[in-house]
Order: sequence, then C-alpha cells, then structure tokens
Amino acid sequence: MSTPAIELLKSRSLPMLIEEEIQRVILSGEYEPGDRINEKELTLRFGTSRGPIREALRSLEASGLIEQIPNRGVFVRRLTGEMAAHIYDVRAFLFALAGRLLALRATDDEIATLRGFVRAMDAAIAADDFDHYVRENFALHEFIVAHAANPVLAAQYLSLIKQLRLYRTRSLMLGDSMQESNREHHEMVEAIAAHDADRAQAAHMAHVMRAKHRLISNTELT
Amino acid sequence: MSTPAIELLKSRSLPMLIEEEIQRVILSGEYEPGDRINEKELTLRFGTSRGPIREALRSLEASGLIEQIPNRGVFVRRLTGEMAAHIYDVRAFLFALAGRLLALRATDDEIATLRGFVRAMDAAIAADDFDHYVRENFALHEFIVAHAANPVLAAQYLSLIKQLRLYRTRSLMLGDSMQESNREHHEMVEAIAAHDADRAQAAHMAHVMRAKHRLISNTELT
DNA sequence: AATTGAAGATTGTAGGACAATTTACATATG
DNA sequence: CATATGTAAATTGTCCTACAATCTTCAATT
Repeated sequence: MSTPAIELLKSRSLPMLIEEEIQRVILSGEYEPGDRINEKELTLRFGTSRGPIREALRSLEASGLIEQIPNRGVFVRRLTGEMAAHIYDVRAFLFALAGRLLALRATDDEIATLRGFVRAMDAAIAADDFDHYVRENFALHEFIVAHAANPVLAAQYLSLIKQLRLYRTRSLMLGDSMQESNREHHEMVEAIAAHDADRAQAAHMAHVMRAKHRLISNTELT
Repeated sequence: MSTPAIELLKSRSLPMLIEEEIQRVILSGEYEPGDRINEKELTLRFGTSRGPIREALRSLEASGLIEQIPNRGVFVRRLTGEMAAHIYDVRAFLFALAGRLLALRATDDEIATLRGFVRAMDAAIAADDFDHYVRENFALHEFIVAHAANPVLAAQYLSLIKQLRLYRTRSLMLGDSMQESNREHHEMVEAIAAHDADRAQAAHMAHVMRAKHRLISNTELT
C-alpha cells in the first residue's frame, strides 16, 4: 500500500506491473549487471508481499534480463561480448525477415513514414544532434518490426533488444558511423518502397551485421 | 510430500521441476489447447503449495505455452493457423542462420553425423517407417541448431518448436513428402559439408518454408 | 426461454512461520 | 600478518492460513 502508481492501475495484475517496474529499473541502469536483487527490498519498495514479486522475477528470468541461482538469489544478467555477438547474429536474421515482410506489404503511408525517419536522421546528422539521431534510429527500427505484421517476430526481436541493453553500450556509435548507418537506412527504406523483398531482406541483414562489426571493433579497443 | 520424483531432485528448484512437468503434460496432450489449468488441482498433483506453482506458471507463460487471463486463470494456449504460419516464417530465418553458422564451423565428425541422419531417414523411407523418420528428422534439426554454437539462436528456435507442438499436427507429413523432405535434407547437409555458408543458409530456409507450405495446403483442406 | 441472483469455487494477495543455505564477520590459529 | 574456522545474521525457498475480489454455476423467477 505504498506506491500509488501501482495502486491505481489494478487493471493489470500486480506481478505484471512489478515486472515492468523492475525491468524499467534494470534498463535505466539503477540496477547494474551483476547486482543482486533482494526480495525483501522489493517488498518494501512496492509495498507488496513476496508472492507477486517472486512471480515477476520468474517472468523476468524467462525474458533474459535476470538470472536465478538457486539459494543465492536473482542477479541482473551480465552479458559477455560473445553473447552480445550471438544476439546480433540472431537479430540480423530476424530484422532481415522484418524487412522482407514489410517490403511485401508496405502501404504508401508506411513508406512515407519510413522516409520521414531517414530524413529526420539526415537532419540530426547535419545538426550533429546525436541524441536525436539515436531516438529516430530506434523509432525506425521499431516501426519496421511492428509493421512487419508478425507478432512472433516482433516479440523475439524486442526481447533481443532488451537484452542488448544490458551490454555496456558506451561509444557504440561514433560520429561518422551515423552517416554510414543512415546510408544503410536509406537503402533499406528504398528497397521496401520498391517492394523488392530480396533487396530489403539483404539490406536489413547487412545493416545489423555492420552494426555488430562496429560494436566489436570498438570493444576490442577497450 | 507426495510425488517422489520431485522429492528426489531437490538440486533444481521446485518451480523449475514443476514447470518441466507441466510442460511435459501439455506437450503430451494430456492438457489440450484451451483447457483451463487449475492451481489447486496442481497443488494436489504435485503435493506443493500454490506459491511454486504460480511461479512455474509465470515462467510457462513467458515461454508461450500458456496464457493468463486476469482473475480467470491460466489456459493452455490455443494456436491459430495464422500464428503457426508466423512461427514458421521466424523459424525459417532462425534455421537459416543455424545452417549458415554450422556450414562455417562444422567438423568432419559433425558432417559424418549429419550424413548419418540423412541415411537413416532414407532407410526409414524405404521401410515405410513413418515414426522412425519423424524421430530422425527431429534429431537432425535439433543437432543442427545445437551445433550452430549460438545459444541465443538455440533458445529461440526451441521455444518456437515447443509452441508449434500446440498446433494440431495431424496429417502434417504424408507419404511422398518424406521423400521430398529428405531430398531437402540432403541438400542442406551437403551444403554444410562443402562449408558453403550461403548455399546452406538458402537450403535451410527453403526447407522450413516448404514445410510451412505443406502444412498450409494440408490444413486448408480440412 | 431468458434473466436474475445467490452460493460456491477460484484467483490474487497478504503475512507469518520456519528449515536450509548462504553471507558476513569476528575470533582463533599457524 | 594471513589464513582458516566458527558463529550469528540475513536470505531464500517453501508452506500454511486467511480473505477480498471476481468469476462460474445453477436454480429460481419473470
């Protein structure tokens, strides 16, 4: 009976709300990879009993954000560079499917929206507005996956994205790679606009694989 | 304190064991899609309290085998043909990645094992032993995914396979499609043996997509 | 036959309890 | 001084009971 936000939204079940909240806390960085998550602390934080919290943790474990070690508790998952690379490989193929599906079914409106994202990113590059670029970049990817109209694909893709956020993401995108990246976006979007499924598929896969290589060559240096 | 199998294996946590057991029960068909799962019934069946059972159900929900409706309980998930088709599309791309990865790294031993599976399926076809074919077929797919050496890929692929088992799988593979299917296996395995990543990728994807179309054309008729 | 309504069942959550295990810390030992 | 050891405290894992909220069932009423 403490956090009012939780009291108000009784439409969804308590464990779901707790799950979302813990997820938010993890992705925001308040809990860092490797941190132990204490159940009692969460009961105090949310004002609930341990039951709903343990249920939420179970769900989070399945989504790959936390890890449970019997009798020792749950820990925010720690992602090795190797695992991140594995995730990128899978993500590349899922994103390739998204590109293909969207190329086959994109409406004129969707194509216009996609081109809008690319233009916005061009503007962000011109203004050297890194944050704005990142936001639009994320929105473009999200849009493509959502409009591919395959909920299974969307769920798995989003799960991977979440997991990747556990990986240290510093220096992930440097100055000139914004330009390179948006050139790839342009190719992706125009392939979709041309309803060329094969070309879209290849462009989407290549885009993620190049992002993977940028990530790897950056982290090798540290 | 009833089921001895659960008492013995206290090394893993109780919710994990319960989860595995419920999953087994669902996949075996004892609980059918759409069935409601009663918590108290499970407490009697496993001799545990509701806590661990609710945790297990949470985990199963995340893996897509059950569906929770607030205040109404959990139900074995019902898969529409449309959803099955979506799963097949994703599976095709994941399997394509598995084929590519394995082509790049397959050892001679692994190649020999793969060829053994194909030969065994040829023998099963010759003997008209459908069950044997199905078993070897499953083993081949599992082997490829496991030896692709990408745990993220493996986890997502296996999750899809489990979900597909919720779909009515009658008349999924008819007589002559065994031959067709194993011809495709042959192409997959030889592409891997040649360490030809592109060819393996294409062959693996095509194999799943053809399976999808066989499924669809069969279910259209019913 | 359709609607209503009360009784019963089930879910969702709380909270206390306790064994088993792990962690932390202080003390003894080489 | 560093290491080993032992004890106390904390934490997890599980059970139990309880009860409000909601859903389901089924009989009675219109």
